Amino acid sequence: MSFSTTEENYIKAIFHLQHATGNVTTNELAAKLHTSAASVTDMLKKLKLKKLLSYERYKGVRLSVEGKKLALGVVRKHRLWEFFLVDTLQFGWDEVHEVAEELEHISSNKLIEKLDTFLGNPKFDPHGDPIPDSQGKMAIQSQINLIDLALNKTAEVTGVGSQSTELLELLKHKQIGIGTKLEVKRKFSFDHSIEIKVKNQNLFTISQQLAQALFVKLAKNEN
Amino acid sequence: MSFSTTEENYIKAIFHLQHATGNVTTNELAAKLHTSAASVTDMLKKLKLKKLLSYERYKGVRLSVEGKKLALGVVRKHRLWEFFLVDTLQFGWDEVHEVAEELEHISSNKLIEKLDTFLGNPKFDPHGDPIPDSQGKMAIQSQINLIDLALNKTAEVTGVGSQSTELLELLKHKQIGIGTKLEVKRKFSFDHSIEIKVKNQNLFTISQQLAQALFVKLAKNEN
DNA sequence: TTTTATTTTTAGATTTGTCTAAATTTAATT
DNA sequence: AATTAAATTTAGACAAATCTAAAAATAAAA
Repeated sequence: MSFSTTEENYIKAIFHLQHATGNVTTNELAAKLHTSAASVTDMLKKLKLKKLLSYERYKGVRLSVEGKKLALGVVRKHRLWEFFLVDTLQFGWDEVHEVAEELEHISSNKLIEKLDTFLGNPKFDPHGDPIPDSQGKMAIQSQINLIDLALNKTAEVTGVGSQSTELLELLKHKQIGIGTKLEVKRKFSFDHSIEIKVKNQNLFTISQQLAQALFVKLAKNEN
Repeated sequence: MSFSTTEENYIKAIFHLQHATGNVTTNELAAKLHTSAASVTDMLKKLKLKKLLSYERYKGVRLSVEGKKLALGVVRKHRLWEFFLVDTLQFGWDEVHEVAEELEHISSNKLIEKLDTFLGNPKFDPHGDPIPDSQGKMAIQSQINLIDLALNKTAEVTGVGSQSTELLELLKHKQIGIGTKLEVKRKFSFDHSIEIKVKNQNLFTISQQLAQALFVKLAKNEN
């Protein structure tokens, strides 16, 4: 079964609003989608018929298993395309969202699997959000993006944004790998580069792109 | 001004049907777009209002300067995406058309310019069709694709399908460049590889992919 | 627990792109 | 030139997604 761009956007919006408990309300959805409550009601009736969600009038809405699967598929596409735009095409990470909103509705599954492979099966997008795999599973985010690490807190590298050979080459050269302990000493707002201290190495700066490709967790005594 | 996917598809279809002289007829368009003649008439009236074409009832249709510009933009996107799918994501060149039909309607201009740069400003798509540049200009195709060169005709390499480092690396290794004279000695239908003879080299075979990335013109006495 | 306010749904219209069937125009034949 | 055939356009309707305004249900306040 296939779905329209509009239907996919509704399902995605519900997914993002559906925090743990409670149903998503009509008004919340209308606000998120910049449309009227009446339009939302109409669409919810339609999506209920397609078994993507459970909905009773005046009671709000909740995704079904099917609906969640569809939502994760769209989120996967969105985040993979964002990664592609930043990593491969050199977009700034702050200018990719709009474009990814369009690209996420391209239907070919083969395309998205080949893109995933080409990118090196990245686990996190350029904003640090986890990318669902083809089964809809996402890495858990106890880790934070190095770019968000506070100054002078010792942290340990726990993951990299992708498996691309280019990234691995650079990490090897900088002598950074999983388990490396480091601290951020300065942040430069001009280009968002950061100065870090790695044990047994002198202070050095790394680019925004590299920092965003690194995920860390705080050392135990730093929390 | 921006246009719907449907509008872009009509303009593109007219562009492809509009061979030199004569106007494109309603029925031709209906056949090409797998729709009814009545629907075509409706849409032509709308596109005329948007000044994308000149149209008089019963007289057929012809793109305006504006319309041609739009068509070339869509064709550019289509062929760049095809190139990307084959060259970067390793799709077979026979399975990319459908996907490119969707991708060509992604609106971001910045995306397409960055994609063009990333791909090395290719001049021809994987089928050998010329890719319009950002001004709408296309390389002239006095050249033909090596894969279409007849047996035992001497020809000279005039262009390559892209500027990608991978292709250039391979060409260097095979000692093939612009100006190289060669003849095709055999064609193998199993994998569409071809056996060629280059001056001062032994016979050797090259893959379909490589042959498709090479454009040649016949030597003067061979025409 | 009534009354009031808020949220949500229904009713009826609108736009885009499509359709079928009937009417009209152009082209082809006798 | 008159008639038949083919191509094209009009008329009227439909599905998807949206809207505004009015009605109904729920939640909050007096």
